[in-house]
Amino acid sequence: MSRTLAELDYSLDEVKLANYAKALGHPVRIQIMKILMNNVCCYTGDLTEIIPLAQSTISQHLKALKDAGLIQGEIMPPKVKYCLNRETLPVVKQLFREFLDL
Amino acid sequence: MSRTLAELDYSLDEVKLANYAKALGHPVRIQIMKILMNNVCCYTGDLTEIIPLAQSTISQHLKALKDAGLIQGEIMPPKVKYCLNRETLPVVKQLFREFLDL
DNA sequence: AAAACTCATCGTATATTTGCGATGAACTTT
DNA sequence: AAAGTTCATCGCAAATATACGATGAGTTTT
Repeated sequence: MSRTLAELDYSLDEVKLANYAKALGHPVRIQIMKILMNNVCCYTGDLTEIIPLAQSTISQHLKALKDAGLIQGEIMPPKVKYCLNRETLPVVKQLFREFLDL
Repeated sequence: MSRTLAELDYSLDEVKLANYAKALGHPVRIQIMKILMNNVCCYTGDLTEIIPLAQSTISQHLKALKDAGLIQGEIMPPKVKYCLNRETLPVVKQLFREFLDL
């Protein structure tokens, strides 16, 4: 049952970590994450006032972060409230901590 | 001299962090980094034996990591020895540590 | 000098990312 | 019911990323 590295290709954790890193691989998404880390939550409209990009573009970045599992959105009519994903965040932290030996 | 967030766009650190994250945003590059973190250094040829991709593709990923400042290559004829970039690594760690509050 | 070895780079094809404006869905207010 | 608000999604264009084989540069070995 032993497996060589060559057969492993990449482990699940490597794929997970790469996906999180990829989602963080854009300055706007880093900025959004920072805002959410400070303010706990915010609305899409708050971000469109802060970030000088089209609303549709910001929405796309939010979707990227959400698809990656980093944030979550909650509909609060007429707005949408975004928060950090409290379930996955510990996993994200742990993966980076392990990887970077922090 | 006060600046609003809107004028700031993104800070230098945000761009830096995003660039590092982007470079880590592929499973193969995570794998390469892990290998270098364990073995200290390795040759391109070692990687082509482990990773089931064309040599040119691996060379491209190495270039991406090098351009991002994560690794460095040293010519050791007839091979090229790659190591982690010991100068930037502490910066990388610090940026992630701060960002993720680790 | 020739052959062999290691690796980067080029050219190419395909896929993904990034940005925008326009539109539409869902809800609230008038 | 009509108008307004907030936001996601669509369609598009341009840029970037990913993978490959082929080629070439630089060394070493024969």
